[in-house]
Amino acid sequence: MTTEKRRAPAGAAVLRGEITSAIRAAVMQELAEVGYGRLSIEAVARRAGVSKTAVYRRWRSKLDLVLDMVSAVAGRNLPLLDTGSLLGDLEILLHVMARALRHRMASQIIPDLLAEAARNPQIAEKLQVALDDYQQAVGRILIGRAVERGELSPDTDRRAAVDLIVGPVYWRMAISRAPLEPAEVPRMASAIVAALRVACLGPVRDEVEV
Amino acid sequence: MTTEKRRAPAGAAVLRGEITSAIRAAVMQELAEVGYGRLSIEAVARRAGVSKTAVYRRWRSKLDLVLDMVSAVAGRNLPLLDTGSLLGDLEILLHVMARALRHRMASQIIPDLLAEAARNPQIAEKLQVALDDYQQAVGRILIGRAVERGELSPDTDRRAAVDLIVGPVYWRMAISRAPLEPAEVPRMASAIVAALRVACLGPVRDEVEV
DNA sequence: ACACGTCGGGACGCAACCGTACCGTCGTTG
DNA sequence: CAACGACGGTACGGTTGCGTCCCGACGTGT
Repeated sequence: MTTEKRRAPAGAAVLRGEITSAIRAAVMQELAEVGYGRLSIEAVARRAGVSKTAVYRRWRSKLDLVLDMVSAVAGRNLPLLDTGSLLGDLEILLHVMARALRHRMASQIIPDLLAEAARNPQIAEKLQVALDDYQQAVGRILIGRAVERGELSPDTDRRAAVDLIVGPVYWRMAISRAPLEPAEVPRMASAIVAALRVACLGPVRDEVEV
Repeated sequence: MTTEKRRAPAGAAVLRGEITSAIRAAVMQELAEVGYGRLSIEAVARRAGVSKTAVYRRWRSKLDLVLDMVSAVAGRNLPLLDTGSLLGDLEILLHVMARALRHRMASQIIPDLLAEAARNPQIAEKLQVALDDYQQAVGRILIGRAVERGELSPDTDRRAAVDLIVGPVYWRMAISRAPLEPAEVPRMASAIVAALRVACLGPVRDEVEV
């Protein structure tokens, strides 16, 4: 048996990181320009100035490639400082979201992948996880703190609260595609605070009459 | 010159409406399943049980086809009865939106086309018009009535108000893809009313200091 | 009853992309 | 210093869709 032990890959026989990142960048750009549906490996390789084989060596398929990108980007958790009040925290979050969605990259790729997720189970799962993480983070941090401070009732429905917080900004920037001036943020934040106070009435209890 | 006068098309020489609507239906289904990016005329014709030529005779290209569909669907204006209060009107609107977005057709096609609009000027324009109509209708009807009733300040920023109203439902159903129970609507509605009252403080006046 | 003219359907050439197989290159390891 | 082994690039067959052309079918108006 010559199955002794295979020497570890070395020399030129190792993936070149520069090429990998060139491909990653190309994918993002291509994703923004044509979307997942029309994304082609050929175009990615062309744009990255790299051979198709280089791509296939790293990812088995288009799906693999995109799933990997999603994990990478979605991994980062948002750092939200504690300003001492729900209103302040909210303003920060809105600014962060608005800032992110102002970039063409985000405002094009995110809606596209979300739409694709509606019909691709693999992407849906990956994205759902990332989205849930995000929402839970917002819920835990913003709402959690507010509850601790006594600004909101402990009964506050996290999911409904997150909808009220995130929905308006996303709609404005990603759907309506109208700019959200930084000057508008405080007003929107205070409006949301008012909404959350009312939503504090707790979860709906229609079928909990036992 | 034999350019006397051309007889109007007659007999079998006229578009058959049944086929036209079969194509329309096929486009909607195809759009829901694979999205605009991967929509192919061939698949549409196949699904409609019709020849490709039948499609090309009616629409010059894939873009034409979809633009036409958008106009047709977006044309209908939403009938919102006047319940006598902002809260009541809001509940109706939320129910209507939730009902619409519960259908797979809407919840898949709308986000897909919106994403596509981000990179296709033609679709963007058509969709923007439809969206603006929708938002203005919501603004005019809901907010307008509330202002007349004295429930909201006349200074209320329509755009911001619409964001607060429509954002949460859309986020919940089209992005987060979690069901919105009818029982939750009243609570969400009252939360939004609270938000609108605060937003009533009027448009941001930072640069209007003349 | 006839002729008109457009209809639907199938076939064609063209272009893009997929995924794979092969080939010469190159740097590390023994 | 020599050989190993995975690298990047080119070339290939197969598939799919686009847009067009030609054909026989068909129903109305003269």
